[in-house]
Amino acid sequence: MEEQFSQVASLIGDPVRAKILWALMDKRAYTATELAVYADTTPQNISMHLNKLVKADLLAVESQGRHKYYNYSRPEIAYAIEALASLLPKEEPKTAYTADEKPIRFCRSCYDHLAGKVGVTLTEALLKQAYIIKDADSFSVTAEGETWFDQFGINLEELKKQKRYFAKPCLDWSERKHHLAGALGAGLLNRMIEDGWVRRVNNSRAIIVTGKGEQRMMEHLKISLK
Amino acid sequence: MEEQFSQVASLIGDPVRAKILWALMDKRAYTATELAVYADTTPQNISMHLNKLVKADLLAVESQGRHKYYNYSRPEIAYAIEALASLLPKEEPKTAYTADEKPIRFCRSCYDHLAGKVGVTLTEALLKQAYIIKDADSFSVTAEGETWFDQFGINLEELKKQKRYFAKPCLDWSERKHHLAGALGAGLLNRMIEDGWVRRVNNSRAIIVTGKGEQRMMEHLKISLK
DNA sequence: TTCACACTTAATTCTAAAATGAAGTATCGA
DNA sequence: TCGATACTTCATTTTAGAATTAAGTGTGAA
Repeated sequence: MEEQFSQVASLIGDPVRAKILWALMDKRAYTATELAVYADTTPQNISMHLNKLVKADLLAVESQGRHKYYNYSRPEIAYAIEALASLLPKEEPKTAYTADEKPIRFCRSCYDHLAGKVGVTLTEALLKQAYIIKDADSFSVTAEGETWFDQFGINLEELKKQKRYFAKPCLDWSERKHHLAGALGAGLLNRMIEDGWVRRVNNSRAIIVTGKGEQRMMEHLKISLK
Repeated sequence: MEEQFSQVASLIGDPVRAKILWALMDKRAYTATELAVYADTTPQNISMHLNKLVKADLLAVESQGRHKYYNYSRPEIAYAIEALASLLPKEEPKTAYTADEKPIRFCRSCYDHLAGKVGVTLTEALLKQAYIIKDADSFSVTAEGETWFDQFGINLEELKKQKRYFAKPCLDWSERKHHLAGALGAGLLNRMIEDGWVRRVNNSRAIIVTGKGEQRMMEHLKISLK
């Protein structure tokens, strides 16, 4: 028992791994390379450390193409890190915990669904309104959700027929949080473009939210984009 | 910041130090030698580790003659240890956390005041009834306490004149918790012997509680010795 | 299909810090 | 006052595991 306890603690205690765990405190996922830069070490080294953390079930990985996004594997990890941090000889709080909020990131479309700040916020709103719920590895639509999507002009039956994931959580590269991908995500984006909520910027992947869109999001989902 | 975080974590992460911190989870103080035995290492080594923990303000020391008793320096330490323990891959709880309660330890007098199980229980009861309160480094008697001690036949003014600490917290070697020492502790023991609450066993240091004593303790201080 | 990129793996080197050995010092009990 | 005990200090050795070197593999874009 103390054996395992000691193992977990020493796992956290290495300087590089401590930095990794510290960086992840902001609840966003980071790639191996980013963490290497942050911890000021080489890719090989960070790879080794990340592996140890994953094996010990302190971190979870999510592969996205040639990237790997790392995150806490479960909420207890964050609690433990905070408990440890509370032991630090406390100095002036200074600017700590002030402006975590970065300038609003651009709204981009990830392949064909809606990602970026807007995509994440939208997904969180859908979850909050209980129109969708997140299971282990996918989203599913609730009864209320079915009504809502229907009203919005989205045919769920149609989408389900498509040869692709229906509603898959996708990790956004700028927000580092999950957003709605798969057929449902794409359908939502299409419908929003059709209805003039958002607009593509001159053929690029970038997306901007229209005034109407902002208004409607507030009406339908109580979303304020600030 | 991460620097300090890493330092604290690696401090906890060493196998020997992890064992020390683990042992202290039961909220009792241990001596260096005991911890050395527990952690299966040498006195020199445990001394080195204990020093590191004290310097980092994770542990506090209390010297008692040639012994040194170690304990967490503040409650946050216990929280952090528990938070870390909660990360362990959980196996069967088995017999863990079952019978922490050891067979009742013998009631001994520590120099001339009352120590052991009874001394600690008594002190805790006095605190609970708010007859005494514990400050930084000593006990002091409250207004209600003055009345109570007076009724019990203890002259506080008399005791205060003595050339010794009036009411000092003393760490008991078997219970590993603080109990009342100094003039007040001695006075209390004397009065209890006089009044037949407790009796010395054939000139040894051992003390036994009489039937009358048990009854009176319940009456006066709501103490049940089990 | 080819290159660059993101990340891995394995073998080797390096190093911080844990353990040991050989002195101490302070306290208690006889 | 004289051990025995509890703990410390310092100089030296040992070692676990972090970092490095030198290959890889798999993915995406041109």
